[in-house]
Amino acid sequence: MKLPKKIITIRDVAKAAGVSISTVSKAMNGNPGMGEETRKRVLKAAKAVGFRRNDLAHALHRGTSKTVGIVSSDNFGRFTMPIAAGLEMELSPHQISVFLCNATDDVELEKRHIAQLLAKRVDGLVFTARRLDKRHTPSADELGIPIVFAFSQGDNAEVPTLLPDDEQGARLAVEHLVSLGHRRIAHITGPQHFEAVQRRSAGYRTAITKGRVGDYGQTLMGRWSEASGYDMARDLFAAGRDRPDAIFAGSDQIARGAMEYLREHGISIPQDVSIIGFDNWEVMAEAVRPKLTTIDMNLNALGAAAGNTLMRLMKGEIAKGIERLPCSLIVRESTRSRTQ
Amino acid sequence: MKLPKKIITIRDVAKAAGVSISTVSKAMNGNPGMGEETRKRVLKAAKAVGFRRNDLAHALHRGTSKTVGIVSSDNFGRFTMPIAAGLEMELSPHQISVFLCNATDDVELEKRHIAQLLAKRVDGLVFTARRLDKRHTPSADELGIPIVFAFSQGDNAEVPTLLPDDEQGARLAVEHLVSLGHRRIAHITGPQHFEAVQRRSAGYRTAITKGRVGDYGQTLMGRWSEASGYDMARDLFAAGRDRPDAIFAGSDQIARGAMEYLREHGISIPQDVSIIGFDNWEVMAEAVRPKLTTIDMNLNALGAAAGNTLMRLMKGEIAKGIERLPCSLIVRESTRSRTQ
DNA sequence: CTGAAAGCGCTAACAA
DNA sequence: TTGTTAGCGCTTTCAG
Repeated sequence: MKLPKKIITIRDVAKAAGVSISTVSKAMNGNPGMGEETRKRVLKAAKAVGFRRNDLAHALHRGTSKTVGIVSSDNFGRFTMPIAAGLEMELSPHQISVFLCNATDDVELEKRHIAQLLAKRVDGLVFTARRLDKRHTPSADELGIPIVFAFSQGDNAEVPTLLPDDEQGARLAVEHLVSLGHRRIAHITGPQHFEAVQRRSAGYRTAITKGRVGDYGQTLMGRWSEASGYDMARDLFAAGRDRPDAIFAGSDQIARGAMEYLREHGISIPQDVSIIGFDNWEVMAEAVRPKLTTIDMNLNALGAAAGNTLMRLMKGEIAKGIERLPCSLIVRESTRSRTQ
Repeated sequence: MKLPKKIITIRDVAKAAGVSISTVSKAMNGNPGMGEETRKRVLKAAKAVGFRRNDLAHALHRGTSKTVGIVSSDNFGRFTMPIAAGLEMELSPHQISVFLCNATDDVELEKRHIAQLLAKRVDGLVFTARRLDKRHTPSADELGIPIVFAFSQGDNAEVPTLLPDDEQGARLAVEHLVSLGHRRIAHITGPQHFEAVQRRSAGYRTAITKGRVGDYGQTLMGRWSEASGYDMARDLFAAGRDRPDAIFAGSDQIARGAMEYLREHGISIPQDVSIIGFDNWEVMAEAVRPKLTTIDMNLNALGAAAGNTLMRLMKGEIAKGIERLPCSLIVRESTRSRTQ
């Protein structure tokens, strides 16, 4: 049973259709300048014998393999997934496939992986979800193929980079809160050294100002964890005065931690205080009660955009620099119009 | 700046080393029967001119592309990623790369994707995380290349299939509880029609029996959600009598829901009741307080095993049927020896 | 409009 | 031990 299935070549089609090899090739590629009838016949013959072009041979000749690689360094975690899926979704209609490539923070390993992809003649590379430690990333020139960054940055400002618009997302969150009538909006978030933290914080401040919500404003920075969210909520409320009437959390996890604190202390959501998260990590946001209103970074779209940019690059168009993609607001149950 | 980087062929190396093309080829492939000195020279020349073999040409000739595809239908969700990562980790040392391929439950799309992979001449395919609706999956014979299932099953019992050993995992959980001195262990889990639910439930019963823990035993089936876990915990405890002293939950989410109920009702974990989950979804298990003891399905290892099986298949060895890989116990803080 | 022939970059007999 | 040659399956001038 292990007989290697006979592989059908263009030659077989030619024989079946009674034409030459080159004619078949033309027919397959929709090449103009040939009898409509012949083409039909060839196509039918091809179908009949079950021909499927060998992309390897095709690529060898054309010099383009219709494949790209996505290299991540976080073991394909929560953020990489939707990006990879979006990338694949964008590219696959164009017959281009994506190679998975994970280099767990090991620079040497990453180099080897990239070499492997290069040997496979990928037409492009997207780097994603890498630590922000600015490790050196080979440039498109060194590599000889276009590259793009998605959801992470390299040390080279020239390379096209797709990032979520954290600031806009934060504004969205706060504007939502403001529109609901909240006036004392606090912000609890992750560690300061994250660029996302800074941008979201900036967006928060902008929206507070623009909303003419007075001068109340507090940004607490902690860690990206529920425990930290809990602690920050304590800091916010334990004082007893100057309490917020709404919280904008820098992540859904932080929001969840805060919600826990509030519940433990008899502060009800959204009656007493509204809370909004960031990430729209569905399994988290849908699981809490009340369900969490939050900001979605549209990572799927970001992956797709990366694919799109890569394709443009591959066509020879130029693109460079950072592009920020809008976040969206997902309203659930944890925010409500301020009563009274 | 967009000049297509000159591509270095074996020819260039030959010229540089002053030997023939075939000699270079031999040298590169570690082919025996050639002067050690010549080989050195060739290798050095290759490095010098920056040669990297074109795997496409190589594959075209050899008939094997050193690539495999992984096709999932769940948009690369939480379970797929560790599997994909494990697969890649296992394969990449052998120079084989993995194509990502997502077919969101659309059968036609899936067909097209597979055709695309076939055209790229992948050497094998792994199917993962597909709905259990037994949709037809093409056989290895139809495809002409080996396939394996990982974390999901096809409609063909012959194809090699890697699954976590749910039953053993459940036993592990219950044995842990028993060894801690618990005697009234309840099981709350997902919908009955999941095979995993049935197997875990069976493992639960076996362990209860083996543990000589008396005839206490309750299995409640609900949904895979926190809300459902909460409800089932209520059903368990609201009765007022016949309460369990430990809970084995079918998923970490369910466990978390149950913990919520217990906490709300002043039942403390692990002092009053121990609770153990299933999945070791770290971000979930580590986030709750107390941190959740749980069962890990070792999905990474499962992905690696799938890669291994595939490689054996590709070598012509035969393998078939279901193989179940052991789960492991991750002890955290939600289980404790029964005091008294 | 169709076919013959020359490769894409590499490997594997076969000669030398 | 090394070089020559004939392809892998496909595309693309260039003649016919």
